Amino acid sequence: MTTSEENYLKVIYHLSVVSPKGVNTNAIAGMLETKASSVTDMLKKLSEKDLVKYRKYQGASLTEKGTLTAKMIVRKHRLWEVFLVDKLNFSWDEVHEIAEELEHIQSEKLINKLDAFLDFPEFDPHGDPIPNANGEIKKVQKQLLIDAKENISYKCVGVKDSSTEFLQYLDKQKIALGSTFKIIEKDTFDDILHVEINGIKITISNKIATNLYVH
Amino acid sequence: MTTSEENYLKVIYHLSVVSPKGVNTNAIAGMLETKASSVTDMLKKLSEKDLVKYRKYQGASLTEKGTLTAKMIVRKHRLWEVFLVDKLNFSWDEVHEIAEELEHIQSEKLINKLDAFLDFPEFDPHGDPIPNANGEIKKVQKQLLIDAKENISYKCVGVKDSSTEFLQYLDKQKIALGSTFKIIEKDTFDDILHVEINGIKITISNKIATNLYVH
DNA sequence: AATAAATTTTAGACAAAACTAAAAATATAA
DNA sequence: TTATATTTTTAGTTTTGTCTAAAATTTATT
Repeated sequence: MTTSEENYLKVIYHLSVVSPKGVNTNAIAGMLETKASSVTDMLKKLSEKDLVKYRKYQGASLTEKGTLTAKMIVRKHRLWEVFLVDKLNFSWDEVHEIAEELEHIQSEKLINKLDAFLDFPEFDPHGDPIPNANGEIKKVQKQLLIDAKENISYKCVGVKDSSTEFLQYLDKQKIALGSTFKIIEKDTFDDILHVEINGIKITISNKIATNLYVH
Repeated sequence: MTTSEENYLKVIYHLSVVSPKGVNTNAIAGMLETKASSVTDMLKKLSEKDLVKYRKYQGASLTEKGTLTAKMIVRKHRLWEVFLVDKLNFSWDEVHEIAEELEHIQSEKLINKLDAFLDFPEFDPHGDPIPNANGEIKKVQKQLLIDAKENISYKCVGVKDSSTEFLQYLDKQKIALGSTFKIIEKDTFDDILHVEINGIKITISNKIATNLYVH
């Protein structure tokens, strides 16, 4: 399995959440910053290997084998992110790129030993669930802050956008996983929310509230 | 810098210890399990990049830039080996292959944080020195057990051969870095040594003794 | 020193993964 | 329901790193 093939599987896996019927060639190309023609070539190849179900012009979806392979890549990515943050003291906005490389290291024994060393974490530093060695993923109830009710206490359990810029903004606002949220008032005209974060009242934009998961 | 380029630099670096005047094309090909013609191609490429000094038919040597690059790859390889053994409880015969992959992860920050996490180790699990962030290598006095004197106490400080088979043999004989050695008698006719390891008398072959460093 | 043997380089080809441009199929709109 | 726009595929090319086979160079031998 090449790094390129793995990257395609991972992207199809992530896009399948919103397009379970079949992921568009262009969507894959966009995520991988490549051209549609390159994607078509690779889909044929992955289809040959029984990792992807592909019918011309109809988009792609993962086979069972492809799904498990993709989950193992996601597992590796997220475990390495935990390692980088918990053990090497990286901040949560720095780890994605490095984990993009580490996720392609090929040793099942390594990843299972890493898992044990990290004490079998269930979530990565951005709140995303880590598949276990069998590919099982712990489902957790969560909703976007924007959809939360007023005057009820929530806890921040994840981010939807995990770009460097967004994560650094959250750091600046002292918002982290585990922070307590309470919506004081939603200003529907202004597209602004008045919230209490860890007991401190601040104002945040709708944009922020649509990218924070709470529970 | 591609993985392939890095592997060539690393091999030239290691071979330069015995052939400082210039490493043979065939020697490089042998180490990388490739063909001489492929090596020639790559030497031209690395020469273009000012990493290798290359004159047709005259072999290759590293430039200053190439040497530093190679040392950083060796640094990464050996630090990851320490991580695998000390933190993930791999045995010393399992780590080389995995480190061959990990050494190509491209982040200086990562490797320096890993170095700190491991408490700035000076030697890898096979007793080989780890270049520091500036490429400086701690020189340590050592000699092969075969060249050691009789009735003097030595400590095992490294292995010359670090193949799985040899390392597993050492495990079976309860020989590890730090073990105490004393040669009782060299049987020159028999090519056998009578030694005391950690206080226990055993007999070992010359082959073993030419692959163990002591001090 | 001439010849044989070994090593190294060149020339040309191939596979993987990307690209461009054109053709084909599908989706959208008048 | 045509016509138009968009998406996807095909065909052919490029780049990287490899290969084989042949030519060139160096080393070894008589």
